[in-house]
Amino acid sequence: MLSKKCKYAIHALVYLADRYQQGPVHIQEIAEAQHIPKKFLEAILLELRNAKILHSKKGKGGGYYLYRKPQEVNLIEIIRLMDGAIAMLPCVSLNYYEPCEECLDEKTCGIRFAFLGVRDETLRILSESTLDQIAKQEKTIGKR
Amino acid sequence: MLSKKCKYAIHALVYLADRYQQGPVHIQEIAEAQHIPKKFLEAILLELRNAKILHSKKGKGGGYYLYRKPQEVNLIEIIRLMDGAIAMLPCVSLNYYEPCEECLDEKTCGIRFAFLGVRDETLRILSESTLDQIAKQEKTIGKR
DNA sequence: AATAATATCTATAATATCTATAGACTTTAA
DNA sequence: TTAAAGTCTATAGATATTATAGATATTATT
Repeated sequence: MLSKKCKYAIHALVYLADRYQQGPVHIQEIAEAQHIPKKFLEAILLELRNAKILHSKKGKGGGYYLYRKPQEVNLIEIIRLMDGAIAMLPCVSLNYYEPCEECLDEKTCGIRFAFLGVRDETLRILSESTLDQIAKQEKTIGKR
Repeated sequence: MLSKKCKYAIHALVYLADRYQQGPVHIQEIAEAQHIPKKFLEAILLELRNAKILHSKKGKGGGYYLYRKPQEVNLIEIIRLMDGAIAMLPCVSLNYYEPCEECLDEKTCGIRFAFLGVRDETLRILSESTLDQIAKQEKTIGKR
């Protein structure tokens, strides 16, 4: 399961994708609109800023805004940043690989294969899911 | 990521699948062979027994053994039992559904779709992965 | 009947992680 | 100069995970 932190991040980013190129949005507004504890959101946005997904402007009239185009930020990147590995086993993770402590021998471990498949499919699906695509989807559904 | 508990469960079950219909295997042996803390393993096996995946025989000469055929126990069932939901979001889970607290309105939430896809693919792949299949795979690899 | 080997049950300790909050500080526009 | 923002450091509280201890019940064997 995704952590709350990660879900908050996704919601905040989709919110900012909706306001792309409309100037900085301040934390308070995002927090209220998305029902996210403000102080928690602060830490999250800061992390997204350090990862060059967001930019910020300090001082009066300041706030956060997307650094990249909404179609260039996908769920994979957000999840990795907030929660770490996508894979269900460390020995099968691309970005957070670690040998499985529980595995006696990775080479002959029959468990990994299924999880390799899951990882690949997950990457495929979530990397196609961008902020742009999510935001558009919400608008389409809203109209039905 | 799967919990250690879940990984221990999978390893123990694959071990028992290898010994299918060869009489009870005692906890101590599984713990040593798979490097699992014995007391922790006790709790895990008990849970698997309550879920009718394992059976046990008490007293001298007792131990644990598979209750069902190795081809009738898949990874989905084990993961659900040990770690809960397969899905990455509660609002997209079949067995552990809960409305997303973070979602303002599930009907118009554009985030769910991608995770629905991930859930379906994960279920598909992991339900095809049975103890029998894993054990066979290990033997095949071992021979190479 | 006694003994030893085993699973079962209850409790709890030790860690780790997640979620949330407080408060002082810095920057900027007006 | 002031008010409105983000930034930084610290920490509290809650929850979940991992591991262990010890007493009890059951069974095969002698």
